Amino acid sequence: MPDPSVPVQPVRAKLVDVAQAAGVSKATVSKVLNGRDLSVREETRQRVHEAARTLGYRPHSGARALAGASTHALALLVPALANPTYVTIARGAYQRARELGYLSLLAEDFDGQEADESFSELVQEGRVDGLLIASARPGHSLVDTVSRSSIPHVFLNRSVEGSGRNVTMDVARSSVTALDHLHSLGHRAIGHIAGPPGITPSDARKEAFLRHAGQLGLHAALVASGDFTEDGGVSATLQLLGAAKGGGPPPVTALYTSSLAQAIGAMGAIRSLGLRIPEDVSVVGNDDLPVAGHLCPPLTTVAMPLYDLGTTAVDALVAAIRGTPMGDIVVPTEPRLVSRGSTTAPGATP
Amino acid sequence: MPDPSVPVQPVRAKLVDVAQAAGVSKATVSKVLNGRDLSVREETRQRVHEAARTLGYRPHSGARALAGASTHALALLVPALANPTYVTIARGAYQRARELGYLSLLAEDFDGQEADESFSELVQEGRVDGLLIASARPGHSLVDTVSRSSIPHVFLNRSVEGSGRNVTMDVARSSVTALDHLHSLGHRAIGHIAGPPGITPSDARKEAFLRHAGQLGLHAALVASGDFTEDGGVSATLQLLGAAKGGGPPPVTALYTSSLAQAIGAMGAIRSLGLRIPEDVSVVGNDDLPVAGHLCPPLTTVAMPLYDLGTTAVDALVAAIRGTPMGDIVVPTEPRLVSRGSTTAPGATP
DNA sequence: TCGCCCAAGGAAACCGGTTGACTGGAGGTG
DNA sequence: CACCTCCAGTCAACCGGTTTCCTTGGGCGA
Repeated sequence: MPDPSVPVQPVRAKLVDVAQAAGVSKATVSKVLNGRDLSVREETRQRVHEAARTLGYRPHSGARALAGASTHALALLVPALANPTYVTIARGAYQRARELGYLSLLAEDFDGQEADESFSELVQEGRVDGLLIASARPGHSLVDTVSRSSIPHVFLNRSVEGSGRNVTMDVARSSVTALDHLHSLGHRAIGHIAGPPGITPSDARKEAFLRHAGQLGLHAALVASGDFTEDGGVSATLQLLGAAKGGGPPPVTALYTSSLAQAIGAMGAIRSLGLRIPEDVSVVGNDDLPVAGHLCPPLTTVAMPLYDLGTTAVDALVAAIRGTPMGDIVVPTEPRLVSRGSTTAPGATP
Repeated sequence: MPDPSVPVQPVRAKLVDVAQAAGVSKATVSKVLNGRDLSVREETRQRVHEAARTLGYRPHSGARALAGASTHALALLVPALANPTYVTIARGAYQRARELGYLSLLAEDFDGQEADESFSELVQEGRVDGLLIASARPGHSLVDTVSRSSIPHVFLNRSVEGSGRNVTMDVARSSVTALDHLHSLGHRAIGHIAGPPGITPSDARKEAFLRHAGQLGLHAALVASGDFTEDGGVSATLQLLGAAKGGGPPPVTALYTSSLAQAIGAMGAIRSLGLRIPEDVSVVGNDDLPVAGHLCPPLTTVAMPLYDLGTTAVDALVAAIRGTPMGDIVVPTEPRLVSRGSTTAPGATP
């Protein structure tokens, strides 16, 4: 039981309280605190800020939203929270939003209409000022809904062509980085495990892989698709290396995967075929998260600027909310190769 | 460019619009839609619902909150989103909240005061009706703030003694389950890698480990602490197995870790000492997430009801918001052993 | 027939901000 | 000296719901 001598509810200070304390009107306080009106004397401004501070004033978000101002909240929709990649993006977005004075809501797209609906509701209910959409797919009804509405929004990681609202990473570059690494080690037959077809980063990575493989003049450049999960990596790997079952040499000496989870699945599958990593097959994954360094062997990855993607997208969205017209943006941070034990020269001995 | 013949803004229907369409007053609509007033004829009730549906009416959350009603939103504070354990809990909470008509905000505690502040702000700003706190630590200022306030809240996974608001899992049972498994395989010297001291589930798991080890009459039951991360697992493992460096047999033949990440770190560390898994050292981790099955070797784990923890906590919180007094709750789902390749009899040959 | 009560629903006061129209007075101008 | 301008703020209407009383009409008992 709390001490009754202490006020249980420190009675939230309201705008009118601040006004009274500073000896001005509500209107003036509102203007000062929102930095909106320049025709207020410096001294008055000070008094208002002082009063607000000592009273611990916090504007009531509902009242604000109601009065037609902004809610100071954004919403981020990601395809799957189980995927640490999206979580990293979300963390970047969350942090940057905070820095800009926005609250960010995180929602997961459960592949059903549900998330779509609930996401639209956030807007309808006037809970948020803008949307960050990381799960756009062609035909996703949300994309339609949102583009014919006037609510500020940004597509994140997955792009909607012609929207002029895409914030992406240089995924093509990640394929080049991975291929260059493997090529310089001497690999000439390389396989790529792509993500599900139809998803922007997945397709872009695959195309860049094939293009650059051509430029390098590889003997073989095979591709198989799978979900971004461990299981997706397993099945795609078995597809690519299936021929090896007969005991012959694997058709490729290295694999480059589209996600970290796929790489983990791939490593298991490679071993289940009786092959060694990296002596028989080298593996490069995408997205450098802590777990990569603790696998057996430690996984070589291409580190993508996931966190930066989140921050950049929020910057763009907030700019859009404030009225600046935006265009497509590519996060400037370049993919970076993190070399570990899962890659070596083909045919190397342990 | 959107088709101009389609209204760009489908002009949100307001309460008054619904009232007009149904031929009643705002008051009546409000009562009907909130199921609050019984003195409305069934026929009128129908008309109101009908009108609301055809107009696609969505109440403005800000207006609602302002008028003194609830915001229909909860907030969940977790220690680290990078930890998939908490993400799983969050997903459960999110889903259940949705089912109950609540929106749930997810926030990460960055160990600084920041999250604390921003979490309190959520309340001050009238954005949420209740709090789910999964990062309570002794001395955490939020615990203080929140207990002397009158806002409904629940402590989740980590308990605050005497609060009568704790929702936890049977972590003691998880230690027993793991120990029984290892004991039945023949292990008599077992090590435990605990989480950071001072955190409820970490301490509880450790105590239960020592207690049950005593009951089983083990020759050795060693404990080392580390963060819930991979690195935490590495350092704790080196501490426990350090003696093995001399070439002698390891002081324990099995390790039981407090988190999945620790187990991954432990496996790497065991290998770096030149020991084999599971022949030299068996490993059991906590929390069964997809990645566990794809490690090398696949990891035996104790599956904890993380998702259920999230749903149960939301149930409890919503009940509290609605005025039902609550007490401490333990999620009824029992920890379950998932046996994989990382455990075998001690001294087994490959 | 009168009076009373209750069911069904309406009028209006709020909730706490924001915003554009408006005002009192100081200073400049012809 | 009358008039205009501009500065520094104030007034009051609104945003879209919720909730507290209040009205109204009809049924029923005496």
